[in-house]
Amino acid sequence: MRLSRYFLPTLREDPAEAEVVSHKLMLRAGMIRRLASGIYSFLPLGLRALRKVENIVREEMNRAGAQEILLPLVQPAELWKETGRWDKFGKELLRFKDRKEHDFCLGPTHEEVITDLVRGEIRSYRQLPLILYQIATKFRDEIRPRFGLMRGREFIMKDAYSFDANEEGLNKSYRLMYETYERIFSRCGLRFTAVLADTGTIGGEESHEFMVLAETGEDVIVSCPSCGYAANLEMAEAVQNFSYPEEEEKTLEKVSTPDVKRVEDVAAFLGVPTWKLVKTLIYLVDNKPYAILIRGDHELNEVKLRRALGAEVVEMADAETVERLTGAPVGFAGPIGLSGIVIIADKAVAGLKNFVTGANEKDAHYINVNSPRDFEIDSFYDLRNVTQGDLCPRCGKPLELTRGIEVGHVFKLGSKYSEAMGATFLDRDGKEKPFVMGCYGIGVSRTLAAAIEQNHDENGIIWPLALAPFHVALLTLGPGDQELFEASEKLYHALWEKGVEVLWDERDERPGVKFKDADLIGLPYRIVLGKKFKSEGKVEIKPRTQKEAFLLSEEETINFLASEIQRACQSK
RNA sequence: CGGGACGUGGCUCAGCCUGGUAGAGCACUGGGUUCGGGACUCAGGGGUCGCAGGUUCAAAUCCUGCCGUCCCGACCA
Repeated sequence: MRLSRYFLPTLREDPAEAEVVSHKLMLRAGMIRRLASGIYSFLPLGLRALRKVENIVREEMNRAGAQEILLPLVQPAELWKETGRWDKFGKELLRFKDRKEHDFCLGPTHEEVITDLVRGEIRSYRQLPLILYQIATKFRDEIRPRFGLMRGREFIMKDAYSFDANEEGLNKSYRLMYETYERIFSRCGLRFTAVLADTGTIGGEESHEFMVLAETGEDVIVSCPSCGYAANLEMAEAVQNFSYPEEEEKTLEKVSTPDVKRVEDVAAFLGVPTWKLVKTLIYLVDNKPYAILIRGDHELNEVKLRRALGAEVVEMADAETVERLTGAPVGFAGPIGLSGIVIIADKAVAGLKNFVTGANEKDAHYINVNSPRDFEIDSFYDLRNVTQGDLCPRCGKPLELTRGIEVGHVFKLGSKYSEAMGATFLDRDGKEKPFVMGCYGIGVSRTLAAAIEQNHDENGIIWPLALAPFHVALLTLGPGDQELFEASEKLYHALWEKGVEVLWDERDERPGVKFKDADLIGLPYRIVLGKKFKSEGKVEIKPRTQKEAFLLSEEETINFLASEIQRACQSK
């Protein structure tokens, strides 16, 4: 492609609308433009990069024996009512009516549609296993879209669904997809890790998330360098047993704490460490009130809470509810004297002596609180977030916390959807059974953003070869120089013939402009025809990852680039 | 949905507090010089200041409402 004819509007300055680096760079490099919040157009360069990801995904899915299909974005409400998700999914599901006043939605995911398709066509265990996938647009009316393609409302996703006759088959399909995902993200040139994950609203039994490691990631990954254990924050078990020093139980005492509410403030005011405070959080768990006790220096994880209680919905009680249940404004809740409310606690609270709690009274706390002497705890669960210094649940060595971007997610669904929708097949024993399903997603557009989050410097993007929209930027300096232009044109065609994708900057621009744009766009190799070519007949080559350039003849340049690209991009 | 910020040529922003002729840089068009890290110069084109009300002799500026965008929290590929 000739840059002078290419629709590539690069920006000198950071656009005001972008905050994170991938978003800024994609806008500046002319890859995307915003149409509405969380909704983006892809420009030629952005689309080329997107297609690179898609093609790797497609090749590896096909290799695994999955078959590509394309399902509708617009879906009738009836299907969603069959599984009960029409009511459960909430506002993320964008709903509307057609001209006949029938309810429809834009597909945020496709379990219903795929299950409907398969139940009509697959009748026998002999047709299993079956894995189908698509690469298509999804729409989720996110509460807060942000960070450009990282959390858009409309986005490109690869979603796959496996159908098996039994658990054993599902385990095999799951394993196959897991391994396929490892191949996909490796081929993309990304540093990633797979972690144990919660199954969330899609539901199911087992689940892993694939996380691209990046400082700017929204998710926290807990991993053990010693044994390889890795989980996200919702799943990582906080197993540490705290052995608190033996202490006499002192006399319970109410103290005045005027206007002191926050944990740090209370601790400072009373002169005790934050871990000797116990927070009392009032939650509505499936609309039943719970008081949850957690150490002052720990954080409650709502997903853990939901899982521990086997609940559907957990939400923090609002200020009025807290006041009604505890008789005190927010900030002074405590377990002593509460009635009509279940009291549970995080495991780390067990064995804690002479701690501090709210007194259910404005401007007052209790000190020297002890359980069960002063109140009873119904039960203990793992409810807190793992923190730096916690120990691995498998091997007991210290855990590490890092950040990541979730780019893929694999689930074992079991028969949740097939049962709800009556999707059955006839098994070998002559009995009707529901399909045992798995579902496997990759955020394709998000993967692109994650790749940039992980690979950039202060000058712009640094594309991994496999994802680069073009492999090479060819800069011709010296405008109007016929010799340089003709040599460039020859080289340009020769490279394309060898399968090297070249973006040729033959614009009538000064060298500085070309260098800046080349760095910004971040193609893996930059080759320059300028002074050195005029004097020595050599082409200057600089990998985007390196500071220094080197010189090669035209022929060497072609061979070098062709072999580099073949090495990095061919499906292994 | 709660909390915060913002909306002025294509882009980044100033002007608003203290009402009175709409500005700068970049980008764009034409001319000249320049050409290995975002050149210089001359001449130009382009904005009903997000929208709608209100206050005022007069509103980008003050007030009210709405819309849009971004950031922080609960959701997720």
